[in-house]
Amino acid sequence: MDSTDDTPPASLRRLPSWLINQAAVHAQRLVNDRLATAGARRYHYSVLSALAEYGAMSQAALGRHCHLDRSDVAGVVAELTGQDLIDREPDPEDRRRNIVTITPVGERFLAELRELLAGAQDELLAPLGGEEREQLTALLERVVGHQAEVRGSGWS
Amino acid sequence: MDSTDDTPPASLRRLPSWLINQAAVHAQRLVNDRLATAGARRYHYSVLSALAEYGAMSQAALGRHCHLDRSDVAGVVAELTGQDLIDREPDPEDRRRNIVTITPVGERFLAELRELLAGAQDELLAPLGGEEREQLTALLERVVGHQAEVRGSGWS
DNA sequence: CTTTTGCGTTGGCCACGCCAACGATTCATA
DNA sequence: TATGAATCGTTGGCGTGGCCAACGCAAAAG
Repeated sequence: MDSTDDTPPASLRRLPSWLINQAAVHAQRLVNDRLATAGARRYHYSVLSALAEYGAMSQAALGRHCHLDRSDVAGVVAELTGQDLIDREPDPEDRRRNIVTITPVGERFLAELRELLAGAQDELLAPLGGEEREQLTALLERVVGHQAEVRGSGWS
Repeated sequence: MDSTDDTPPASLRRLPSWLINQAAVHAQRLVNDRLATAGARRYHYSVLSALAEYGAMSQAALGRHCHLDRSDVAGVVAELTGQDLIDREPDPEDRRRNIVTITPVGERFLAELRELLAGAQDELLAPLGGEEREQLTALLERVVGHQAEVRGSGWS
């Protein structure tokens, strides 16, 4: 075999949805590999960072912010609670809810994850210059924002 | 609840890997919904389009072109063969291989899928103008190309 | 001729994004 | 105030996607 017949057909190479998907595959691999060294996964970072940025909140709100399903949030919250990275206690003012709070340990852990993630971004976007990275994220932000707008019950 | 607390924290909203992933989620949904109306999935389009563009080839080569695992190619090829969209016969010159060929029916089917996909791209990239779409795909092409270069055994 | 490499196939794995259902609670409306 | 609707957390499950392992076979390399 020619050993270099691995160039995708133009029908894929120029198809935005395919490119986005391939990029996502690589992104996932890079991110997960690094997060795994700290025993974390992507969902863990999502909820920790949301808590750090917005403060304590219910699991449902957490899911809305991070675009996660309630059931998945429940799982992640359980895991993080087990490691004392967050606290979960029933809301006295609405006993349906759990109020989730990030602990000091959680904050430190989050900082660690942040560094790992920064490395992953760098490796992922290696071929792009600073300005191009900005362009890419700006474009993606608009795409994601629009989709969220279309099929979410809101979006800022 | 405020009913609009669904804006992601900046730590996610400005994280390229997260944006790429969200975009991929939406892209998948849009693409799959449409392909499903023709009874197809993404992999089916990939191998059909590769065959249409490069002509007959082995399953292994197919996998290399489309970035698919050999085992997944085997499955897709089996499905497509069952619908007479492709032909699969042993290579007389190397009896380890199967030579896969797209049939006329397959070509027509492919054209159908192409239209469905075009619609999906349009919906996905709705908020972007023509030039911005070009920018986005160009940037992604470089990212994907670089990753493939780094961890494939080749890339054109 | 033996070892290495490549091929196709089967079977399995795990993460991810979902959905369905349930009991419990709160809210809205009558 | 009573009653239906909506929200919350939890459990359990599902399908896909990307991948790996192993096997038997065939070809290439040594």
